[in-house]
Amino acid sequence: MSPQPNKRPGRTIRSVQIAFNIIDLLQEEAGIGVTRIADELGHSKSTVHSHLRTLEERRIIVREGDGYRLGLRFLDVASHVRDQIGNFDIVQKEVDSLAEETGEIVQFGVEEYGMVSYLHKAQGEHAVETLSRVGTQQPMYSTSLGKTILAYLPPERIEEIAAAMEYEPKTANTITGPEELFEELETIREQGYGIDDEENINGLRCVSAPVKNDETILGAISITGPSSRFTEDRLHGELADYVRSAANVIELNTKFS
Amino acid sequence: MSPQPNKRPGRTIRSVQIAFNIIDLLQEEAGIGVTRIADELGHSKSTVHSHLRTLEERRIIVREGDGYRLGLRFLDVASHVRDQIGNFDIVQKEVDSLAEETGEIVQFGVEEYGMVSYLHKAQGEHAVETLSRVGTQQPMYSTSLGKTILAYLPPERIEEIAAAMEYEPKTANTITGPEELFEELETIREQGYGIDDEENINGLRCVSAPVKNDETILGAISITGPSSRFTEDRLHGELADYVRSAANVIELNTKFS
DNA sequence: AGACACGTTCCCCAGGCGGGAACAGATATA
DNA sequence: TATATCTGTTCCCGCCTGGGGAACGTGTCT
Repeated sequence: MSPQPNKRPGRTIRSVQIAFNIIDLLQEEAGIGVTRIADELGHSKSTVHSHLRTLEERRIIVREGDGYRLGLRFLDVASHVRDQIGNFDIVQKEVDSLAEETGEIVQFGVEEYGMVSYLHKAQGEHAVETLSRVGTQQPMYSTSLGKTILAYLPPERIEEIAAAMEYEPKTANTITGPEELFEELETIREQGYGIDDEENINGLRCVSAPVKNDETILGAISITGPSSRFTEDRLHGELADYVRSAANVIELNTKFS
Repeated sequence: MSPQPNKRPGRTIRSVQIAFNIIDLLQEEAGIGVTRIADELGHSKSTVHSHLRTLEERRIIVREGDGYRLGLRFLDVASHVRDQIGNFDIVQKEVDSLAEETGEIVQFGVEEYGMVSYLHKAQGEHAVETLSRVGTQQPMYSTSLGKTILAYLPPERIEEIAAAMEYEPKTANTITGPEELFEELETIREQGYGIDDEENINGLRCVSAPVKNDETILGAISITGPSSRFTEDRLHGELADYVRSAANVIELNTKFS
């Protein structure tokens, strides 16, 4: 885990931290029990036990066999979260249809905590398999979604996020510093879409278009595919057009809601 | 909320309870702030403040405007939960294709805490709109998914769940007591599928088939539609066949994993 | 300028919570 | 069958944490 410069001060509650440590652990590895959790987190069994009881009563976790796993309540929470983000149905519909039309991977992402989170993803029929899943967090400097969203955030927020970034080179093409990033953002604003030319994963290219409501950016929609199919020409041509028009449809539908 | 007879004893941790009360509240209503939350939960502002700080540091919640909402991390958690349940991709694929084939609503549900949770849902093109969403919990006695799953649970678990049930009549056809329920379960076991004849919502009928792994039930798959299209004959005929063969495909694919 | 929201900070002190150890079952090993 | 060694559970103690009240800072209305 990277250091977190955005740590605001103020008191934080230990028991709650422990509870979420347990949840995090169960997210990584389901089916473990009291002893194992206690060892892993460095707490006494009795402590962990009380916590598990609490979480179980809350239906956050479920006993299964001889161990615990996270409960299905999280699915419900997740669907509420999506709804709260606004117009998820339209986003979903547009992403799905673009994926079907093009046969590639289409994703919609929003910014949170200085990273991109994927809200929805659809795979067309000859889409490449990638590891990214809905909900995953990715850095903003190495993805077209991230750069595109960043380009349209308010200047002070761009500064803030850029300052907290650690430029880790994922491939030979990854952006490695702020100057380069700011130039790229400028380009994106000029052409109205963003490109990822194997900057995050070797062999993969993406184009993204911003989705705005008035002047505030809501997120971005992207299409991803292998460099073999995604030539320079297609990227800047028809593929860019695809995402821009999809973004437009979403914008039009969200504007009046 | 119904009373919870399954309350195991044991110590439970107050601060964690408070934290989840806050999360629950934010799930219901996003965008509220410290004061409002404090009022709603009957805590002091300072208490709520510390909790919000903790949750924010954990990225469970996010500041937005002047209020908080649940964070996108929940999407990630939800996708982990689905994976942990086992073979979600196969379930998803089968549900989607059945929905496309029939044009109706297809759902997959599993039992948790004596209720049915929807793991996945797909709407065909002329599907009726229903309120149920992924993650929602429904009672077991009034839904075909619920009854079907219940029918194949171990006897002692059936007893346990049935004992904790409160039979609330949703429509004129809702099952109203244990005897009636047990008879119905017997019928389901005999015919190998379960029917909901407007027992949960007026005008809607469903058929469900169980998905088992060896002798343990994993969940059930159902198809839902308006009574006008879902006649007695179709329900027990082609529609039952549809869900049973879909259930079979899932069973075959999960068996060897 | 005043009044009233809001979020934040400070401090206090009771009681909640973490930990150690003892206890209870279940499974394994001989 | 007895012994050992895993589990999960319960009990109790004492520290310190977390909840509450009140003061404070700030912005937004009259």
